[in-house]
Amino acid sequence: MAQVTLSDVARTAGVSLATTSRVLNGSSRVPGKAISQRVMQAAEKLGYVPNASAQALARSSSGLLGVVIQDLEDPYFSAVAAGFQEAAGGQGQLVLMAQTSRDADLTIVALGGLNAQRVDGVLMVGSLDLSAEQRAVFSDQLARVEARGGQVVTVGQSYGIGRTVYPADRDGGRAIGQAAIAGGYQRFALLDDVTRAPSAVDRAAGFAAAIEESGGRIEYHVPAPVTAAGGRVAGDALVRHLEEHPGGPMCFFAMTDAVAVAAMGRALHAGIRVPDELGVVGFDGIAAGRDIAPSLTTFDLPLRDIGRRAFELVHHPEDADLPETWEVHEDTITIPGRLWQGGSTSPPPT
Amino acid sequence: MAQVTLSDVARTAGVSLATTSRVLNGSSRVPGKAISQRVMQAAEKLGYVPNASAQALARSSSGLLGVVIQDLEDPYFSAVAAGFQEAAGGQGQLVLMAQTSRDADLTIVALGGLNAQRVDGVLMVGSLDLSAEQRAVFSDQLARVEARGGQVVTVGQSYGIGRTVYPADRDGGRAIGQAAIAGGYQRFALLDDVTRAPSAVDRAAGFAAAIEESGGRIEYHVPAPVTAAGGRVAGDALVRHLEEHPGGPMCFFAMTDAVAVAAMGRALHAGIRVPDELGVVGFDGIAAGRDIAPSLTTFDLPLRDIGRRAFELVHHPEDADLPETWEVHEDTITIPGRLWQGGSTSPPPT
DNA sequence: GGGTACAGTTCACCACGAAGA
DNA sequence: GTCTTCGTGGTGAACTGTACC
Repeated sequence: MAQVTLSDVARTAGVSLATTSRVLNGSSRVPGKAISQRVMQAAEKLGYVPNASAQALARSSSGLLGVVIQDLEDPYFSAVAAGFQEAAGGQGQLVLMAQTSRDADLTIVALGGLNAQRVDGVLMVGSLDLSAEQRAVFSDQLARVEARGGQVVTVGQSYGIGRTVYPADRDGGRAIGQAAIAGGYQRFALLDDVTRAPSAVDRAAGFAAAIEESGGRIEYHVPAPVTAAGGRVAGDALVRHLEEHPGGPMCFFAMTDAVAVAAMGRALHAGIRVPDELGVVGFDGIAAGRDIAPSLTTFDLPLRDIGRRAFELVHHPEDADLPETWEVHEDTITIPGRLWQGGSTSPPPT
Repeated sequence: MAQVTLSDVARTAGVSLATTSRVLNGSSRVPGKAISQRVMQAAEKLGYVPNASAQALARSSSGLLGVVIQDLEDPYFSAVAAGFQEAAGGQGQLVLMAQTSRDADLTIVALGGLNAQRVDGVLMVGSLDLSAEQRAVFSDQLARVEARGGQVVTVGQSYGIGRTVYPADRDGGRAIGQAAIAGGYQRFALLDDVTRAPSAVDRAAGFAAAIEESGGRIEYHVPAPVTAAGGRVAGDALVRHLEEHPGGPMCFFAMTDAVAVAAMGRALHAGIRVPDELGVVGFDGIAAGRDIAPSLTTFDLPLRDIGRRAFELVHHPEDADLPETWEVHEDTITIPGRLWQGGSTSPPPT
């Protein structure tokens, strides 16, 4: 059974193509009531569904939005993606989503695909350590979107194109560090992100600054990737480290909640007491961090809301309304977070 | 700057449109070496990117795959989606993803959108309690995909179209129930899914059967939706119930891990000892269930792998290779899981 | 309300010269 | 040497809608 086309409907309704198009696909000109009726009935009867590709070609606009994230299974990305999808679904907007597995080449392929689809806008989430050439290719691909009149929004890293949403990585890292110190910890460990993702680098810098300001020292850099799997590796490494270097409670900054949850789990399973022997702090504020026991001390970001607002920014930037607390400065939007004191670190003295 | 079209490339290279098309978009006929060179150089120089909409129109195939899930933030869906995306990305396939928030009307809109895009296949994940009309509309939308020659795969619920992948819901529920009994529990609670999602109903039925066979009785049906938020509600309700009805350890089957993690968290935070006072069992085998402490007893499903295989099933069903343990019976594929004994329930006596 | 020129590709078909019979 | 076959590249008609006149 061949697809039903607009001309089929036109023929059945006994009117012209033009009129049929006007009736069925919201034109400014709406034909007479009687004719509209007839057309709609014919469409209904035949089961007409407009061909989005043909519409895209004729309108030279695809009506599609693109989202590029690194890993859907990571709660950080899935929360942002869920917010975006939620907002998009409310507007009947379809989303082309690409997962890159933190691989620059896959990202480039994905962006190329989105450009081939002539998406009307792109949201790109996550940061990546890139060579100069890779950065240039990213920028070039994003520039194409913009050249076409599409909106570009990136979260966590800027490519010089469109607007960039920055979680307060550095400040958050600092807040986390101060909380750790307030909790009485004097020994510190930090995830050493082997992939050198820029936002992780910033978080680490903020944390390290806070520690150093207070005269403390990062005793152990735990080499592991910023993923849940990396968190397990880090957790095991921490357990060994604590065994080999006894001497009071240590606080570990895991860089992200996903890492923190996994690392803390390994430590707990190894019999280490949290927060007494090991304090654990994360970053992001994923839902699971609140649900587990002890709950995770973290720097809480409105992840799902970031996704929702990002949709507005991509879809109709002119009347996107952002919370007042989001600092807009030219093409940069800084998102505040707030420290969330959980049970995974000793509380500050009251 | 207008988009570069194939004719621009053709003109620059001094050859015809057809030849250009043959060179740039993998046709069976490959032109001579010299000409190919020239065309590719021209395309490169002009920065040509094929217009996917035009290609879709001409080929009458969009090259797009659709995925419909309920909630990206739920680890069950995000794991399956991640697997699908992972496989798709490896083939350079772009995925249209729609999130329905467990709403039948949104689902219908999403399926309509995917049909308008003329997707080459659809994966639909999750089950929903539907009225007869809604079911009919779902089936109709999926039938259109199939009529077009596209593949339809549904996970967790069948609409009579395409192939359906069933996690072993009933058997899993039974296994979970038996594990609870083996752990020595004699009081049982069960999430009472207010949304009546079919797969939750099956899980509950399996669990209840196991309990009844052993002469036990479900003492408390905790009314809450099958979401993390529902898990928190359920956790609080359980805490109250245990306070009001003391009398030995109780085991709670949460229907999904997402619910279990949240419910267990509330109980632990309320000071209830797990597994001594309250045992908690989930279903699905999400990664977080292993990371938390105590780890979650659950019925482990290969979620990410389900997503990966689903991609094959949707993309090239003829040579999709499925694990031998997956039982294929006509259009139904049953996926075995296995009990994973965690610390959230008392272990069976050795 | 109706004709019709696009939008950017693909594809079936055609013409042409070279090679083999 | 004429006739068929083959490998090439080109022509024009789809494909399905939109929007201008």
